Amino acid sequence: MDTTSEQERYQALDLILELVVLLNADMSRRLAADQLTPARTTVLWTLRGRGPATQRQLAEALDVSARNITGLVDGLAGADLVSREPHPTDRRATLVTLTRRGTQLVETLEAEQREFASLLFDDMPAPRLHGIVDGLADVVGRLKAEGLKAHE
Amino acid sequence: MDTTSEQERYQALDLILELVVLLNADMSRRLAADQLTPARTTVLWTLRGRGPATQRQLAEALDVSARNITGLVDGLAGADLVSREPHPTDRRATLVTLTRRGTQLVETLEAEQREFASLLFDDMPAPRLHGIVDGLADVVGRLKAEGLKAHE
DNA sequence: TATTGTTATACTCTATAACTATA
DNA sequence: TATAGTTATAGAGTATAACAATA
Repeated sequence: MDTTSEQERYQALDLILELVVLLNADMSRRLAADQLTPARTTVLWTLRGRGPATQRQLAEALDVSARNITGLVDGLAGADLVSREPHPTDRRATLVTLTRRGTQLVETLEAEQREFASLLFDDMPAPRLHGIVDGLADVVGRLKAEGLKAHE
Repeated sequence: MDTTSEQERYQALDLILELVVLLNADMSRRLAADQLTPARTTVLWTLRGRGPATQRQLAEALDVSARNITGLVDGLAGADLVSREPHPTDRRATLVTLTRRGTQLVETLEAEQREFASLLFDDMPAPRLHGIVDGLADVVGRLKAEGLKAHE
């Protein structure tokens, strides 16, 4: 049998949407324990990936307004997770930088994410894991192609 | 080769998280075109699934405060998508009910979701789709088991 | 007394527009 | 003149606490 049924396709999307809901709930719960929100965590994650950034660069990276970044950085700075450093050549700009506490927290989050991956997949048979990785990579590719079309 | 590597497990989780981001963006964009938000849409979806409900029941279904439901129903009623009907036996309660417009909108959304499933999966080889469905069902099961543990 | 929903209050995330300081 | 970030303002989603009407 090499054809997919409408029902099967709908079931696949349903599973994905259910997964979205469950993961959002799970992540929000974990983050709240560290007094973090998803939006602020995204800022920390971005800084970890690319190093210090101007607020303008963060706004573009998160696809969010400059005003919004001001608020997110205010919150993170208030928790001593990032600091606003002067930009070396442009006195209008600030370089948002992870503090030591921020760096430590991000490293903890990353470790927890690896633990979480272990929890979900550790005793999963290899063929099944391969099925997920191959299939989802395909779906993500299709979604991105769609997204590009939608932006035209 | 029948063992999974740490790297492969981390990659699987990464793909899932990327999917979450992409789907959230995609859905929000589609809903915004109909002047809808994710939270309000969840109310509509719940009413479609189980028929008229009291606000208290909606609060439990969405796992959200009663106050929050008041606001969501206010917004939906303002758009003529739901109405507050008197409860037949309890004069304290209201029965939130889909209007004709609300019913039509939910049906449209469901049709669009089916189209979306086609778009993602139509020309995907059957084994790959099976891999996704089996793998994700497994992951969802593990997540739910975790969630239950976390609530203890 | 307990429950349903609302008002009061507050915080986060989000947006646009006007403004300041610099380029 | 254009750009970086802030202040002003507004709306959605979320919460807790106090309150009114009803059970």
